[in-house]
Amino acid sequence: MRHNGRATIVDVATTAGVSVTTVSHVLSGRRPVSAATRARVEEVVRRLGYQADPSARGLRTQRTRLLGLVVPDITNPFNAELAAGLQEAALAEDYLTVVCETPKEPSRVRAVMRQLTARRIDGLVLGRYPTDEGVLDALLATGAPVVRLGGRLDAGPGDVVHAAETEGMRDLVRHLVRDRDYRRIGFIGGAPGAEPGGDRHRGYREALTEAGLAVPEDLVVWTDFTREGGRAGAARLLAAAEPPDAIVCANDLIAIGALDTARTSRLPVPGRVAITGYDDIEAAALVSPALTTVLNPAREIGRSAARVLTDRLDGREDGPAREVLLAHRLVRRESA
Amino acid sequence: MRHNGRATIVDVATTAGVSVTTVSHVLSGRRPVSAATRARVEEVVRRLGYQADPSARGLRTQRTRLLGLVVPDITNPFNAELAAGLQEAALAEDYLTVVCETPKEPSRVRAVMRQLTARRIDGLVLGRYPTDEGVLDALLATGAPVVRLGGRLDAGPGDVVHAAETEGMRDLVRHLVRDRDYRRIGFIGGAPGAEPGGDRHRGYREALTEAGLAVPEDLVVWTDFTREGGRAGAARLLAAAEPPDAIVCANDLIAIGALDTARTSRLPVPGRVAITGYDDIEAAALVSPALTTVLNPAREIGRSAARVLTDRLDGREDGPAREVLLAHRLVRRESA
DNA sequence: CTGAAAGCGCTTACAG
DNA sequence: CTGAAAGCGCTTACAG
Repeated sequence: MRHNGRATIVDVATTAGVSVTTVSHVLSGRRPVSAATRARVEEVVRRLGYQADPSARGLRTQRTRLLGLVVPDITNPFNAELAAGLQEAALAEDYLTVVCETPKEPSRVRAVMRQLTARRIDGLVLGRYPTDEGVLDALLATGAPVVRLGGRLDAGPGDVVHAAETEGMRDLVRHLVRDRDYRRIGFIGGAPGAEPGGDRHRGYREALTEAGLAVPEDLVVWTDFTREGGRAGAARLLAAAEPPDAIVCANDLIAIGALDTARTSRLPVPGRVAITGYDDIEAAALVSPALTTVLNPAREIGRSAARVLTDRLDGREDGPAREVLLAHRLVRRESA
Repeated sequence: MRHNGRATIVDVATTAGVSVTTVSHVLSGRRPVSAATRARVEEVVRRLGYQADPSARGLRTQRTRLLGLVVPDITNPFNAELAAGLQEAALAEDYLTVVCETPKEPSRVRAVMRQLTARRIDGLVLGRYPTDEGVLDALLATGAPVVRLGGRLDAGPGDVVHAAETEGMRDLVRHLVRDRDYRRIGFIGGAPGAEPGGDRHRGYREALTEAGLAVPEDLVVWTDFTREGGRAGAARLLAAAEPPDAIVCANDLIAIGALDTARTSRLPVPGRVAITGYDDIEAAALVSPALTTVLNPAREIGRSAARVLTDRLDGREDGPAREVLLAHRLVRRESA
């Protein structure tokens, strides 16, 4: 027994009077061990508080039991919930999750990706990410399974887990057109080259088309998925020659920024202009007027992504790429 | 050169025509290497995209370059900001951060702590944590350095990084008493046995005493650091025989919950009862009326904690425990 | 049902 | 300025 630190598998084997092979098999269950031997080993493990060294195990198995989550902004409550759900479900399968924010500066994005490959993470969950070619290549080249949280199954690598966002946005815009009679409906998107904003944009266009309305291209603007982005985007829309009577925002933060601009401009919401969000983060119900939005089940998406990834990593699933679709729900409040 | 995956240090050594010893020293800089050799090795490293295997390195050095952050609730924007700042500064020193939520059920707290010790994290940042004896023992026994984000330096292990919360709360309560003339000031705390709520509670008491006001013990209640907790706590205070004219909350989420209760009870804020928060999370400015609160620099606290920890881990600091104090600031808005 | 031994990929005393 | 070799703590083919 070493005196300086924690017990090793050799300590356990010596104390229990068996080989390290047997200790290893008791712990992994990968080979039958007699009941008596098993009981003795388990008792020693407990007594010494033995926990296998993850570095030693990792070196041998070439697995780190580390999962990566890449999101642009952990401060966005949607992403925080997502991370919590992922961590929770991953922990249950004995995986640890590392959350990486995509830096604002493109030069640093590559550096963060390098850190993840250097760390040999076993699997990766991509939240909103730059579709920019090349950034992910090194990571994908390692063969680590990937889960994307948006976009079409055939538009990229790996499995996809998400709520039906095209449908969610379609429900929302239908509500604006049918129940509220808005006609000139603008759109503020996040980054145009980023998923999953694309699905939401698609739903917006489809619902308008389906209602026989032309998409007002002069009222479609792109900023980023922040409150600040929403302020700027709304300012541009409201300054249009023929301003919108409703503004559909690609997420709640953008919508909260749009509310700021409406307030500053003294335009009543929804009297003069309706504003809608997406995600239903907690703040959506706190602002005034409370946001009409679509519930996006962040925590459940995180849990589900963890399961998809660990199913592949632990060999419970080896089929072709799958898409997991979670339910959305229109949340009608005061802003539209 | 192996064909199946990434280059190893042997690949680099063979290709460059030197020993692995030399490659290792070029990479670590821990021993002089001739300029010519160094250049050749570096070129090969670049060409093969060599990155040292963290498991192999970890097994040899007995370090994982993994930091842990324990917080009760990553959904609290204060904690999300904190995590982002910690991750950012840790990454710069080549450490990865793992965020663990303390589960609600006490039985699961120990399980999560076990996961962290099993993972051999190098250092630990404790956000709000159960002072409950024993939970941290296994972690501390490993000798990993710890940073606490609250409490007195001598009240626990490790270094402390925080804003001056006692002072922050004192400033806030002084403002209520001197500038606003409130006299009957209640307090809603988070868990009484949890740091850093204790500092805030202390500031509240000190400011009252200093102003010659008795602490109204019937108006001091404890719930937890959530909106739901704030609703319940405020309901109890407002039902008191002699209700408060101002309610000081231990964080913004509690205050937002208290606003809910005031609204439900049709009590104007601050006309009938003033309500204050702490932290200045984004939502504090979004609610109506906007919260008077104290700015707690979450991201900076995270960054600072990372530096304190990595300074110890990488041997740049080996003195006795230190306390790092960051500036707070009173934010006056509408609610008090 | 059990064990001896190889080997994963590094870092670092030891030696020259 | 450089290299040969030990050893960190596991898992798993191989053998009985």
